[in-house]
Amino acid sequence: MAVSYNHREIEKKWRENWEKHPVNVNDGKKPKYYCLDMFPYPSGNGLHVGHWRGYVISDVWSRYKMLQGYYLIHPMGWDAFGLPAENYAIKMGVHPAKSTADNIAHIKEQIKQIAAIYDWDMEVNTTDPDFYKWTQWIFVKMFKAGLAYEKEMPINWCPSCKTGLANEEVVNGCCERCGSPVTKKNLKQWMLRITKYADRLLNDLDKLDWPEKVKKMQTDWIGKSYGAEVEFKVDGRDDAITVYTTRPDTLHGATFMVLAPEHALARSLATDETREAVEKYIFDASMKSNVDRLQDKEKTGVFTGSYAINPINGKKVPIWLSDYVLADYGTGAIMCVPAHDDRDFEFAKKFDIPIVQVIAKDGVEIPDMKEAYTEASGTMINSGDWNGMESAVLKKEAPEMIEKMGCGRKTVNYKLRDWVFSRQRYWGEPIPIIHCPKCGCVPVPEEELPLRLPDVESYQPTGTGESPLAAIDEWVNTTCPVCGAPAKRETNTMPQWAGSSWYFLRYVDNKNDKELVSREKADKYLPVDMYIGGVEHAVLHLLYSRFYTKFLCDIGAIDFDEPFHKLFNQGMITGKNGIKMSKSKGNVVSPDDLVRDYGCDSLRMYELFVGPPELDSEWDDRGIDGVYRFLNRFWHMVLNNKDAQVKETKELIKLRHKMVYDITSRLEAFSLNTVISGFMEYNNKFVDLTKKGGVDKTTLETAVILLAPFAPHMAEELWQQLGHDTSVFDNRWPSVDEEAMKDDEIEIPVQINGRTKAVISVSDGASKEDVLAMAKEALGGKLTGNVIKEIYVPGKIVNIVAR
RNA sequence: GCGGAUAUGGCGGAACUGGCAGACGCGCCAGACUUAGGAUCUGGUGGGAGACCGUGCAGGUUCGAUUCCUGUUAUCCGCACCA
Repeated sequence: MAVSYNHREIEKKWRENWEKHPVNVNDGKKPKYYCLDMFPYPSGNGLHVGHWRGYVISDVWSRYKMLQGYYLIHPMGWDAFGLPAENYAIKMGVHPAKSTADNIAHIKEQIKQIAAIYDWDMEVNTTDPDFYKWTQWIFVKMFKAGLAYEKEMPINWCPSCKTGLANEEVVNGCCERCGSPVTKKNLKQWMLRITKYADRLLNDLDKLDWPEKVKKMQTDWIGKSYGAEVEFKVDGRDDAITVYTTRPDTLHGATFMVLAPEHALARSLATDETREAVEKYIFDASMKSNVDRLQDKEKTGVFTGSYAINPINGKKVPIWLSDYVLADYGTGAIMCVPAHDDRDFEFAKKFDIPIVQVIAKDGVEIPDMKEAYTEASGTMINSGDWNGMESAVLKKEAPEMIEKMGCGRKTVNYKLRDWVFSRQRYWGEPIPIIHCPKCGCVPVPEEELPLRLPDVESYQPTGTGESPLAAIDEWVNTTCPVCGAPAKRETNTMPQWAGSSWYFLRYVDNKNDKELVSREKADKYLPVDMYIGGVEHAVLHLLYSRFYTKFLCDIGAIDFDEPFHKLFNQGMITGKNGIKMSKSKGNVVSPDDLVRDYGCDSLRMYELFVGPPELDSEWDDRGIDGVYRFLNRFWHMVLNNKDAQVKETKELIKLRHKMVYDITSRLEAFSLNTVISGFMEYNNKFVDLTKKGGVDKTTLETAVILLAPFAPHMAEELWQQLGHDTSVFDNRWPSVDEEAMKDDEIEIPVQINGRTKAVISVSDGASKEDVLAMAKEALGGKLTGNVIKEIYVPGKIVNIVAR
C-alpha cells in the first residue's frame, strides 16, 4: 500500500518556513509564558538522546502553552565558564576561549535538530564580556552590601582540579566534578554570605510549585535546628566553654563534654600528664581527610585532663577531644548525654564514662541500657527541679529557662555554610576587586566593568593556591581607584555557578548595556513560569539562583524574590541495564542517525514514549519503530479522509471530545508517555472508522492541532493539506464539551463475590432494580447459593455476594 | 544509620479520587499482498488442559485492593557523626 511519508522533505520544508514566518509572535496583548531549560555547558562530546529528552519535554510544553494563547519566552544559552570547559580545553590542548566557541557552534547545530521553538535573539553566553559584566556587577553590589567578604580558613580543596570548592560541590568527601578525594587547605577566600538568607531560603520554599524531593533536599541542606547554647565553666579556671544542644531537656544527664580537636581551647585544657596524648590527637586529626573521617566507624578520643561544671547541677564532668564533633558547626563543642544520644552512648561505653538516664520511657528507668533512648517522650527523672515534667514539653521550654538562669540562651543553628566563591582557575569571571595597601579591598568601579579576563600564555592551574592570572604582572599591577596608590588585582576567578545563578534574567533583555535587565522588561516577562532540567542541581544551582534572586530583589533590580515558579525534573535516559550513557562506557546513542532515518518528529515522540518523564528510562532503539509506524498510519489516515466530505455524526463528535479530553488531561498531568499512547489508541480507532464510513474534517483538524506540539512538522504539513494557508500554531487548543462526551449506554461489569463474571450494557438513568435484574439474567446459572448482599455503584459496578 | 522513590507479561510500560489488571508499544506467532521482504496490511499473544491462578514477599481492612493500613525484602537516589 501507500509509501512512507517523506519526513526529510517535509521537515526541511517547515524548518525553512518557520525561519521566514515565526509562529511565536508577541502582539503585545497576549499574556507571557516563560518556559526555561537549564542551559547546557557546551561539552565537546555533543548531544546524545538523553540530552534530547529535557529539551523535547520543554518544547512540547512550550508549544502547548503557545496554542493556549500565550506569548512564549523560550530561550537558550550557554553556561560556558568553569571547570568542565577548562578541563576539556586543557585535555585537547586548545585555549578554552577557542574550544568553547567551537563547542557552542557544534551543539547549537545539534540543538536545532530538535526543532524546538527557541528564540535565538535572546541567546546568552556566560563568557561574553557583555554578559559577565553583569555577573561582576552583582558581585560588586554584594560586596557593597557586605555579603561578599574575604576570609582565610581551611576550605575544601580538590588536588586534581587544583582549586577550592564550595560545600555544595563536595559529594561524599569527593570532588563533585572529578571524584578525587577532597582535602583541606588553608586559603584566603572570597565568601558569599548566603547564610544571611537561610531563613528566607527555607521559608519561601512553601511558595514554590516544585517537586517535594527537591524542597526536602534544600530544607535538609539548610538544616535549621532549634535549641540552646549552654555555658559550662572550666573547673579551676575563669573561662567557660559554650556548647550547642537541641536537647536542653537532658541537661542533667550530661556526664561529659567533647570538643572538636580544632577547638580554640583544645590545647590549653591539657595537663602535664595528658599533654603528649592531646597534642598527638590534635595532630592526627589535622592529617585526616574528609574521606578518612567519613570512613572511621569506631569513635576515637582523648581525655584532656580538665573538667567542666555542669551549670544545672554543679557536677564536674570530664572534657574530652574527639573528631566526631565538627569544628564548624554550632560552637565546636558539645555536652554529652550518653543515655539519650547514640553517639554519646557509643563514646561513653568505649571510654567507660557514667551514663545517667534523665527520661523515663513509659515511666520507668531502663534497667540495663543496650542503646541510647533518643526520643523526647517520657517523664523527667534524676533532674532536680525538672523531675516529673514531660520531656517533650521541657524540650521546648528549657531554652528560656536556661536563659533565665543566666547560664545560656535560646538559639537556632543551620547546617548551611557561607559560600566559598573563589576558584584558583583561569576560565572564569575575574573577581572585580583591587587590593590596596592603604584602602584594603576596593571594588572595581561599576563604570569600568566588565573587567575582562586577560589572555594568558599558560592557563593551566598552578596548584599553589594562586590562579594563573597571578602570573600576569601587567594585569595584576594597577592603581587603587580610591587613592591612586599602586595596588594589585584580585587574581581568583568566580565559580561556574556565578553566571548560571542569574542568566535567566538576562534573556529577556540581553542587549541592554545600561542595566542587568530593565525593570520594564523584568516586570513584563519575568519570572520563570516553568523550569525544566535534571535533578542534579537540587542544592547547587537551584539554591544559588534563589539566593541571587532574593539579593537582586532586595536591591531593587527586580521585583520578585523567587526565580522559578514551577520546576520539573526529568529522569535520565540510560543505556542498557540502567547504565549512564558515557563515552567511556561506549553506550552513547547519537540522535543524528535516528533523525536521518526516522525524522525529528519520530524521535521527539519516542523520547516521550520511552517512559514516564520524571523517571529514568532505558533507551531501546527498536521502540522508535512504534512511533514511526504510528506517524505513518496517522499521515495516511488523514490524507485518506481529507477529501471524502464525511458528515460528522454524534458518535464522531463524541469520539473527538473524548480525544481532546484524554490528551489534554494527560498533558496537564505531565504524563507525556500516555499522551503518546493516547494518540496511538485514537488513531487506531480512526483507521478503523476510515473503512466504515470515514472521519469528518473537524475531527481530523482537531487531531492535527493536538498533535502539533509533539510532531510539529507533520502537523504543519497536514494542516496545509487540509486546505489551510495559515500555520497550525495559529489555532487555539481545542476545548472539551463534557455533554458531547457522555455515553448513553454504559458497560458495567457484573461480579459474584468480587470476581467479574459478565458485562452488561445499561442506559444512563437506569434504576437499581432494573440493573440488578439485568445483571442476574446475564449471570444465568453462574449465580448459585444464597444471595447475602447486592451492591450497585451507579455507572461503576454490580457485585453480588453469595454463599 | 536516617530520609525518599521504585517493584505489574518475554521487554518498555497503562490502570483518573478502591470498581473488568496488562491500555499503548516492542518482540513473538499465524495469515494476506509480493520475484523478494528485516516494507506494509489483517488477526492472535499473562499463566494453566481446566475449574481457576496471577501486580516483590507476609498479614490486615473491604462486597471488592496494583491502589488503603501494618510488617518485610530487593534495587536506585539523597544526607551522612550537624549534637
